[in-house]
Amino acid sequence: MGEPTILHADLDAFYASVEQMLDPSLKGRPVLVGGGIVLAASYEARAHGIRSPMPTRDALRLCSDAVVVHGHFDRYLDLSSQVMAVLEDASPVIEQISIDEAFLDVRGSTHLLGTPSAIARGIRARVADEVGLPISIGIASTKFLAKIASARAKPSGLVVVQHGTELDFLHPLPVEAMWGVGRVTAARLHRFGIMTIGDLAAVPPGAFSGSLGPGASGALHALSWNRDPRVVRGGRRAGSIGSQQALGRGLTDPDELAVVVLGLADRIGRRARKKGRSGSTLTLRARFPGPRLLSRSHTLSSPTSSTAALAELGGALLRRAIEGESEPVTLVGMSLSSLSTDDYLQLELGIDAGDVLRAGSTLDLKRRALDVSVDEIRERFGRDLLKLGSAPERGVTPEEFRRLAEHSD
DNA sequence: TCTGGGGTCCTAGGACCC
DNA sequence: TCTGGGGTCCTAGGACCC
Repeated sequence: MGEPTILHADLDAFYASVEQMLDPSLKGRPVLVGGGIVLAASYEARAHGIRSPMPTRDALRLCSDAVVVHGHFDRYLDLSSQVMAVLEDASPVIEQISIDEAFLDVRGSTHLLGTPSAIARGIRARVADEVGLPISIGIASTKFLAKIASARAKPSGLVVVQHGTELDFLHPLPVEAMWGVGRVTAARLHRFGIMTIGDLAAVPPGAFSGSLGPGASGALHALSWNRDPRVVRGGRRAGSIGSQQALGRGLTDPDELAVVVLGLADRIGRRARKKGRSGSTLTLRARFPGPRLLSRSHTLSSPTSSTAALAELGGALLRRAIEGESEPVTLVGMSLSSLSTDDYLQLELGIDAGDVLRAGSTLDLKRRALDVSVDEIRERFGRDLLKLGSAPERGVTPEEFRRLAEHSD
């Protein structure tokens, strides 16, 4: 049967490790990355009980000689891509799930690169040598178990859960170790005396339908037996683009809030245009003291990435959110979802081009360089061609394109 | 308990269509 | 006109993850 083939690779204390690499004088010292709160703590800092997210003030009380650094976020993104490139050499079936971790299925790579654990050792060595960062890897038969295994491998280790030993590994662990069990769910399970994953496995699947809902109850029970049908999915793209801003003690003035919304619309619009994507649903979230959370959303008839359009819609959602509110807003967030690619715009622009692809990509580069939104282009090129936009994922043949282009005249 | 900013996924009700 | 059931989309809220 051989070894299981699902790998979960997770960089150790990523932000803090990068800071220690960039500034060697920080090596071996407790490092905190963050401002008001700790975004990441080095292992030296964790030894003092410091965890993320914890207010920096409290962290310094636990360890007064910790070094606080503000993040170098551009470098984090850059180094993350370097690590992902190393992972891609090990298998094309790779699913990045955050800036510092990814799943791989190496089933198709073993004939070239050796056993999964040999592949994992190779990855760890390359990431250490070529990027300079420590990474931990878990190997198991499911994504769920590989993720738990990599957590047990930290710092800088490798854990393989061999076939047949899965439940011995899993059942003694606390329910909090499960991916998907947070504070609320753990507290609910504890009330029933469920402390370990083994405890959960011992009760019937629907036992907690009442408190967790039938879906979650059944899913957690299945996971407690390591039944996880999810496969490693390559080529996934983000489903939403969002931004939020905390407002300290809060704002009540609608004009001041409108400025915050404009700032969020600008950030989201820019990022969407840079990625060549547009979205049709905008969701605004507001937080009030308590804390009380509230959301308002609206779906447009066609996707947009225009700052002006997002700001206008965001403003309307904000007005609906604070209608009749007397308390200050302590946080505003907006997120653009139902994303489509802007490929169809490349076609719209390639009006007289025989080679749609080539012309399209040239024009799209121009569009991105100018930071022009989909809507602005739409205005310039008229509405009819936009009918292509109703099927943005579909792609269009040169013949279809020519017909539509003629029709638009 | 709150402190941040970026996400994913699930549920449930209502509208609407066939 | 009412009766039924199934499916999809939209909106709002909540839990969770890094």
